[in-house]
This record gives sequence, C-alpha cells and structure tokens, in this order.
Amino acid sequence: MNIGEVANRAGLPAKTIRYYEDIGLVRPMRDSNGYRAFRESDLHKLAFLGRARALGFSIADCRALLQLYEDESRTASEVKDIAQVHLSRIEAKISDLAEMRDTLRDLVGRCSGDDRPDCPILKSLADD
Amino acid sequence: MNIGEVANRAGLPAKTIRYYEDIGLVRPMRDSNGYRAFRESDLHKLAFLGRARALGFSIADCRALLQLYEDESRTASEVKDIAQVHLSRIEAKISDLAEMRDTLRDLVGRCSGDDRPDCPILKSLADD
DNA sequence: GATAGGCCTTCCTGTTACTGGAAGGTCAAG
DNA sequence: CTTGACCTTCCAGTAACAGGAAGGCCTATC
Repeated sequence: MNIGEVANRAGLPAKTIRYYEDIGLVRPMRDSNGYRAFRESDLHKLAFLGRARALGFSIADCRALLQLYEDESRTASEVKDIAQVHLSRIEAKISDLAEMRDTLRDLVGRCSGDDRPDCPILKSLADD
Repeated sequence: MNIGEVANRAGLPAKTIRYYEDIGLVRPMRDSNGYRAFRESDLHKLAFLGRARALGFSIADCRALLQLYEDESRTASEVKDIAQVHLSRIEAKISDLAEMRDTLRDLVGRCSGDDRPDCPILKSLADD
C-alpha cells in the first residue's frame, strides 16, 4: 500500500503519516523505488492513532497507548490512568473556556453594536 | 518604570512583555543604560492586553482591539464583531471538547482499571 | 575599591502537531 | 514521449511564548 491509499483508508493526511513516521510512531517498509510500503498492521496502527488524536490525546499519550496496545502484559489500570489524566485536563479546559464564554456573552450582550464609539467590551478590557 | 515593576503591576511575565514589544504591541522608551522605560500608558496597555488574552483573544485580535481602543472614531460594531467571532470559536471548541469528554467518561467508566489486560478504552481505539 | 546579589540586556533554542511548498524522481496511460 | 498523478526529501512557518546562556548595570556592604 502506498501512502495515498493509507491516507484515504485511515482518514489521515499523507503529511501527517510521514510525520508519524518521522517521530517513530509507525515504521513502514520501503519499496525498491523508495516509496513507503504499508502493511495492514501499519494501517491499523494509523487508524488507532487517528482515533486517539480525535479524542484529544497528545502524541505522547498516543505513543504510550500504542505501546500498551501492543503489550500483551499491559494492565487496564495503566490505560485508565492515561485516559483519566487526559479527561481531567479536558474538563479543566472546558471550565476555563466556559468562564470565558460567560464573560464574553455578557459583554457582547451588553454591547449595542452600533456606530457609536461607546462599548462595554473595551471598557471592561480597559478596566478604568 | 523598569520591566520588573511593570511585570508585577500588569501581572504579566517580563518575557511576555519583551515579546509584546518584539511584535510591536507596546513601544516603551529606553533609558540611557539600555533598560526599557515604561510609562503609565504602557502599563495600561499591557494590563489591557493581559485581560484580553485572559478572555482567550488571539494576539491578532488583541492588536485589533487595542487599535480600536485608541481610535476615538471607532464604532461599537467593530468591537462587537471581533468579540462575537471569538465567542463563536470558543463555543465551538467547548462543544468539541464536551464530545471528547463524554466519550472519555464513558470509556473510563467502563474500564475496570485492574491488573488485567482487557480494556474497553483500547478496544474502542482499535475498533476491531 | 572589590565583590555579591539582583536587576537588566540580547540572542538562540525548544515547544505542539502538524501544514505548505519547492525541487525533483516514478509510474501508468495515451 | 509526454502528461498527470503519484511519490520523495527538505526547509520554513504556525501561536505565543518559556528556558537558558552570556554578559552589562546598580546598589549595598565590607
């Protein structure tokens, strides 16, 4: 399989796949012409990575998850730990963003949006 | 005022203030010894920037907001537009994150977290 | 006057996870 | 034999700084 087909089937850009090879997440073979030759197992790994990334896991987490996936002697707790830390980070980020959203909503709601210079948004930022 | 005092009073790291000067957001004077010499107006600008950044505005947005702030002939609509676009982005990000959170919560909740290798999190990522 | 500590300066590198683009080799079809 | 669609490597850029090295400045103290 060439990179184009893998990209299609894994739903990842070819650039991303090359990058994943660069950082050692996948190690495709090479054809005699220099083209990358992906096996089904490489495709499978890439799809795994795509799904993990879609859940917001960092590349470092993905690497760890992939290793655990391939390690028959892993424990569920190792996997769960990674997921839980990640979940906490996401929850924290959501609450940060929710606070920004609330403030912004309030400010936007109070701004007339007309052609006069007076604006509560700027007032709030200037905090005079 | 030297950079240290400004950093304290504006609540920004000195590194960040130097960076803001680099990209032209503030233009402090210089003392004869080469030290940056901040006026009250610089401090005020930096505090403005700090608050805008805390609301998640990008540096580009901050630059635009600062310009509007200093432009007496601005209109509230120009400010509101920037804030509204930003608010939409935040709302979109929150909903992306909320979806990840829901999926992760479900997976984490279904993972025993014990010392056996079987784990629904990995199963879901592998999607066999 | 020497020195120590705490400022300040610039410059360079690294971070995250790619994306875009240039320059050029390969392959299948017409 | 040329065209177009692949593929390759390599370099630069993104966002918004943070860390750290090497060195100058300032004030106080001995």
